[in-house]
Amino acid sequence: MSDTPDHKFSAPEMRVPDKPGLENIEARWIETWDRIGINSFDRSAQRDNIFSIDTPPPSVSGSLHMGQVFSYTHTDAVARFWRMRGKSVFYPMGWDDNGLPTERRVQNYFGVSCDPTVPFDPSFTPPFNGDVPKGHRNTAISRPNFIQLCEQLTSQDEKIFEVLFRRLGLSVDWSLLYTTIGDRARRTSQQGFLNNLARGEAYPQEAPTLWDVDFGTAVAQAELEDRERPGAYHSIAFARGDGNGDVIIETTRPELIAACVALVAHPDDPRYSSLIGQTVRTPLFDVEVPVLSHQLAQIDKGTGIAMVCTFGDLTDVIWWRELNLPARVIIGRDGRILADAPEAMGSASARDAYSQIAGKTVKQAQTICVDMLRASGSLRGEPRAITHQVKFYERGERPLEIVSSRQWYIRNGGRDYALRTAFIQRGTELTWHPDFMEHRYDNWIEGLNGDWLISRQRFFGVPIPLWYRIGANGQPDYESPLLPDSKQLPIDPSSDVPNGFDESQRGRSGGFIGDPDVMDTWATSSLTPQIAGHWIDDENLFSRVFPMDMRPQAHEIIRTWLFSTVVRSHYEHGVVPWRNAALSGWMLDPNHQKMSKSKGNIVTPADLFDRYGSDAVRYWATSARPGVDTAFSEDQMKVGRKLATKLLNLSKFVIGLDDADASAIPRQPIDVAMLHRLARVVSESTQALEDFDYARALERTEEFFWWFCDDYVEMVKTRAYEGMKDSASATTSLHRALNTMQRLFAPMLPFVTEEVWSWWQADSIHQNQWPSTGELLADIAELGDYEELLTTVGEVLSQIRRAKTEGKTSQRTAVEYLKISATEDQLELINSCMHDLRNAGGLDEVETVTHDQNAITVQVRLAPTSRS
RNA sequence: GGGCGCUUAGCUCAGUUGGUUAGAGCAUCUCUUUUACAAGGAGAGGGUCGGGGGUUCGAAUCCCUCAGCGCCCACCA
Repeated sequence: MSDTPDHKFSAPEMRVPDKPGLENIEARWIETWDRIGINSFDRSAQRDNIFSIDTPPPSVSGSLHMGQVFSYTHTDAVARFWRMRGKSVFYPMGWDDNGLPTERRVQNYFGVSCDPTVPFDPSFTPPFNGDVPKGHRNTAISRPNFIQLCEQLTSQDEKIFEVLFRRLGLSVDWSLLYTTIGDRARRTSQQGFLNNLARGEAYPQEAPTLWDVDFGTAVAQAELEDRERPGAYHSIAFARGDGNGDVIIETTRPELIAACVALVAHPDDPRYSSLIGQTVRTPLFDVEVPVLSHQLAQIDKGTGIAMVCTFGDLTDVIWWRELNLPARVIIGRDGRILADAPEAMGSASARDAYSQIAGKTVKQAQTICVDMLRASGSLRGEPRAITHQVKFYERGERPLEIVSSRQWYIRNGGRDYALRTAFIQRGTELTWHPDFMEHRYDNWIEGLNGDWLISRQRFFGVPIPLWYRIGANGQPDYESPLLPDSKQLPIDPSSDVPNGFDESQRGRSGGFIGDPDVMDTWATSSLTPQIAGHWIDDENLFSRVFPMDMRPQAHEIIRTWLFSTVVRSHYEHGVVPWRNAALSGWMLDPNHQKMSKSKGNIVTPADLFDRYGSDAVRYWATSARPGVDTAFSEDQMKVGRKLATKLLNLSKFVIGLDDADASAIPRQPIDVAMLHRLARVVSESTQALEDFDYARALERTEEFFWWFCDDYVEMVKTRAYEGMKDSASATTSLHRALNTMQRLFAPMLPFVTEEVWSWWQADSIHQNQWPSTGELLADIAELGDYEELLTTVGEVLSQIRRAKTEGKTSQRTAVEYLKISATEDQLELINSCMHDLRNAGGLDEVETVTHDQNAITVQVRLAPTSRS
């Protein structure tokens, strides 16, 4: 320690305060850590001496919430552990400001909206600054200008996040900060896409896709969620083409009859076998459609025969594709019924019926159709109300529709069995914490029903970096896109110009046009290891940190963030992007509900830091087992604060003892046994942390700590005071144990451990070596069964205490006479510690008796107490 | 419908290859304040370990089964 330069760590003068306290210790140590740079990543370190973390970039719209405090603390405990193990820890922070939440905030704050067709204005200033008047119609601005505003606005939030994360004690190297809409992220994202395109892993396709009619964009399977919605079964009669009566189908979407292209029944369903191959005519619209068979038709569902529409749900898409049906689309991208009726509707009455619903929303059209069906007699009985699961975009407000559109995809195994198997195999190359989380990964991949749709018809985000030639016919040539050079990235095809063209040719015949779409936010987030590790611009650094050691994240985004990162890394580097995936649980409110603003059960982190201290909040977070959903608990923070206070007081006591002979060797059995027990704790804690189980490490250390305070210290403190011949054994053992315990607690309680460390050591505890059993036990003798010794002596002490409590007297009361009955072996152990036992119990005369029973019995005669 | 997790004291939870009498914290009650700590300390009460069956000398722990809660996924005419 003496070789640490003084200028690096200027702890307050090494002394123990008279009245130690936890007030304001955070600010002092945050300042010191910053100054001496204890969290700085050492770029010269070799890969095997680096621990790298693919930190989840929090979305910075809004404020830090306790769920983030919860999970980020877990990662930090692991980071601090590895730093003490001598690793150079690559622990970056990123801000996720590329996405809808940021886009919305910028629109509302500045009164602007992004329009890629507007030219970039270098001298642009926003019309408003958070004071947008009601009724203002947003000013359309270019995408580069919009991105500037995003960066400007989010930087304010990011500052607040940084302050809170520092207060929490995250040992992030802030010089490694990135943002997901920043230049480097856009470059990485676009280069990654171009590489996927060059290798054939990304491809465009015109196909039916799930579509959010409010956002006006396609969405990916991973962004769907089911919601309970009221609906109704409608029994509807289709006239048979041969004139032999009706076929009754059941549907929840009668408004789609105009989009009906077939009926389908199961091939083994005898009720319809004679009908297969025949035709029927749709009610109202009088279109002739075939009756076909397909395995996916369910015999026991409805009437067993289903109406196929283009497109009502994903099964319709399968039928449409596999049965080679025509497309008869009636829903537009705005969620309204198209103005023009499908060509198949020939009759005037059909066209008239269609004109009733044209331009209406889906909901309005349904009401109208049901009325018309009822009037025409095609509706059999009344609609029967049900509730059913309907697919929504997770951020959307109306059910998804399916529209046909041209989109970009990345192959993820959803349409390729071999590839799917390869990705499941990649999952086995990761070590999962907890291990059962791997099932969710496998489960997701096995359920994929298509490739990953990455294009979005939005205006803000990382643009698809392509242009298309416009032919003489005025149509874009999508077959051979114009690519940018890697050096040009990031580009925005809406304002940048492809090589060999100039801006005047934009949108003209013989000229070019930019791809209008942006990429899904996950298409960029799936490259966080590459972004954080500077894949695009610092090959040397990237080779030192990638594949990363750890990906911490929440379990509900295994299907999105985790899986998509594996996909990109598989393609780009042929490896899994990390060695370990650490999945954190959710923080629940005290009633085990998911916390949410609408329930009003949100507590702000800053308030808790003020009331309990950062270490106490961290104690709550790190006492939750990895991956387990955990209730928010201020009680647990109180316990954490108690622990921190106790550590202050114990440290004050132990450091304050004379330790004249620093080279003294622990010799007394109780001292040696205590150190052996502690060595076991070191061993278990180390193992636990290597396995990402900070909670077990904390629990083991804490359990030992309280035993140490309550029993061991009570027994040896008199001897330590005395200055007798065995005093040195006690003081050196106390020092050694305290030194070790402080370091064991350091990853979870960084502030209080640094505080007490500073009272007697010259450097930062966080730059110290993690304790080892070797250093604890190197110079002390083997001891047979140290646990037997400690429990036996502990039992005697406990019985003496109980006698005093039952005698309703102070623990200080002397014991006139004590008779211990135990086996010969037990008495030998007890006698070896009798000196300490006498001190702790206030014993006078002691008699020992051997017996054969296993149980130790103790008779206690208390000295008379003088009550004044 | 498939998968995963959970179910242990009033509450929140430990209990890691099966092993004395199942533990901790909080809460409750009793006792205890001049030498590290009252934001302390010493103790007490409180549990048929979700139900049933099995394996074993021995099961909270392993197997089977049932139930409840939660999550992920699929289906959803």
